[in-house]
Amino acid sequence: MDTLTTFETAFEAAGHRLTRPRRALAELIEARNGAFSAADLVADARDRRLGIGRATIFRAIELLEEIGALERIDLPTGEHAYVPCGPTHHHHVVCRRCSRSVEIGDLGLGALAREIARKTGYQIDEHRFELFGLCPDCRRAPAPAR
Amino acid sequence: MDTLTTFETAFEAAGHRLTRPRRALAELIEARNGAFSAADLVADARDRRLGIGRATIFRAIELLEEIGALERIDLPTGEHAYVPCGPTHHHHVVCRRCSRSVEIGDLGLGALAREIARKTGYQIDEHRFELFGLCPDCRRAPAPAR
DNA sequence: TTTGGATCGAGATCGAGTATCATCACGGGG
DNA sequence: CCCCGTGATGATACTCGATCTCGATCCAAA
Repeated sequence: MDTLTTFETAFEAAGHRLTRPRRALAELIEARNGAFSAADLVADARDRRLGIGRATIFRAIELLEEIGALERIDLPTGEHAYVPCGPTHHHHVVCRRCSRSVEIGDLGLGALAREIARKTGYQIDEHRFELFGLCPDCRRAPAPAR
Repeated sequence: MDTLTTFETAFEAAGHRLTRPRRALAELIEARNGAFSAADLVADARDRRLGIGRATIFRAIELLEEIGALERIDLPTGEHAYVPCGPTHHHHVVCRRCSRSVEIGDLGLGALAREIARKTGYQIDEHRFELFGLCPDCRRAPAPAR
């Protein structure tokens, strides 16, 4: 076990091969340290001439999402992004400038959902709660960073 | 004032022309009575041979969204949909089968967002809270309707 | 009724995401 | 340590939602 990253471990633990492209992608995601889009990874891979095919990137993302190492969120702009995350139920706060994200716990939303189910008569199967704003660092730095 | 629908009124109130295509689209949306996608409207318009261009439909949706008569939500599948809604802050419960949707009030989420802001140090500008499940009617009818 | 500017429709274009398929390489078994 | 089967890869084509362009058209104010 020579220092596998979280994502490399995730691939192995789920019984998938740890290939060169997957290692590289794990590194790219790790380096981003926050929310990113598929297009971001495609661009990163191209910039670093990693020779990774477009399809491979989408497949890796899909896989990590199934495993539970990534979760798709929908930016206010309508774009799809992905955030690294743990397996327990939680929600995300995403910085709209640098995309850094923080996980927060359930915070009683499950109970709230049940309450809403009771009031509306709907059977609630799923809910999403996402927050967007500026992270502490970006609040301090008024100039656009990235 | 000869019985303008909610959406027709919305166009006028915002200082936009009430054209034939817009009237027709207002009617289509009204008829849907729930969440719908742009593709749904395109299909509806085509089926009824209304001769409305694709671009016009997207422009009308965009406009109604700006006005606040529609709100975009993101289905669990990743698709974009739109729900008719009022101007006050609220959230939606959407039926995953028939797309009928119900608005629910703020329910203390604003306070929760402030609490999260305090804990994380993020400045929260925006949040989304969406619920998905089965509406009372679809719960009763096990057979797929649409 | 005239007229300017908002709006429209058709088609080109863009871009995210998926499908296909021949080739490749990971890694367990020998 | 090498072999080999199967999962994985990547080039390409393709699908489909959404946007852009632009000349024609329509609405509504005067």
